[in-house]
Amino acid sequence: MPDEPQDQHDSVGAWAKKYYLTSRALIESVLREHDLGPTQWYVLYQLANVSATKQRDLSQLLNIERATLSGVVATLVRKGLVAQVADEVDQRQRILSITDAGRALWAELPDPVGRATALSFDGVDAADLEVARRVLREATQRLVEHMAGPGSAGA
Amino acid sequence: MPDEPQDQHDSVGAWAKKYYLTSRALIESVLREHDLGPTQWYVLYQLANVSATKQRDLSQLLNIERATLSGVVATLVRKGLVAQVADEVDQRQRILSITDAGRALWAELPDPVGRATALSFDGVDAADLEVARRVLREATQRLVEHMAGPGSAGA
DNA sequence: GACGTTTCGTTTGCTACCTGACAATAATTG
DNA sequence: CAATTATTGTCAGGTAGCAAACGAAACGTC
Repeated sequence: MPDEPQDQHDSVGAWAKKYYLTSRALIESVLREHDLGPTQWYVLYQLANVSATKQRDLSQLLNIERATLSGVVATLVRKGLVAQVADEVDQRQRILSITDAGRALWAELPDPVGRATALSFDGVDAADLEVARRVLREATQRLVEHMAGPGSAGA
Repeated sequence: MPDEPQDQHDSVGAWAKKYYLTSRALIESVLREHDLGPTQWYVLYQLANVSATKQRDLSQLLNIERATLSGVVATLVRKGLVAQVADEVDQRQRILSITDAGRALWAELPDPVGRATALSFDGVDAADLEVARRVLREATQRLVEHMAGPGSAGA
């Protein structure tokens, strides 16, 4: 999505977008050197630092649709970084785990998210951060309520 | 891109992302009823409210890559909403203009961006908005400087 | 145990964004 | 003027997201 036309070009909303897209671009440029996308990185993060995880749970953890995760996992399996096996008990569910190759790759990966966050907010006044967080949280909440509520424009 | 794993799940960065994605979802759900994507809407906005525009200039205005715009324009041309003709003087450049059908459609479109912004921030304390805007602007600036600067990770 | 329902993952088809490579056209420069 | 370089748009390929539809498996209920 492009920037808003001039009008609201300097609003909180416009800057939230710009910030998000910029940090995303930074993260992606770092990960590109390792042929990974951000979502792939998150999956690896989860499997490497937490544990093997059911695909269904992972989609909730990452806040993405099953269908989307399905594709991401397929990519990681194709690259040999992740293994996907059916659960013994419930054959519908797939359990994801990191492979040796995946762990080897993970060991040499940077933490692009942590780096971007530090770069963005280290040294900023804590009270200001709190205000910014609250403004964005409340705005998001209003949007969510609006979508769930009246015309319920689906989404 | 999914949410960050728990750790930073409540940071300014995480909320900026959530806000952006939520407002985007709202905007898209409104535009979907008219079979338009947000980028298509912006192109129409520009052509309807400002003037015919060179494709090159438009990609800068909207902050998207030429290649991306190329596809969006192709879609709009296919729908008959936009006309694309080569510049008389410089045959490389394409000039975009809105068609009658495009203008007719535009007349009955809502302004989803304005609506989302109003919904998000109307009634919020002006000083808080200012703080939030400054925090995001400065963070974005730091990221941009970092990308342009040292390792110059391209992007 | 058989029939409907729910859950889970995949597939398909769409939008939208990126990069890298390419052809065509201009502009520059020897 | 010819050769190089820059600009513009497109195409190919990749990532990431969604919704809708589908099959397989599990569950519920009778």
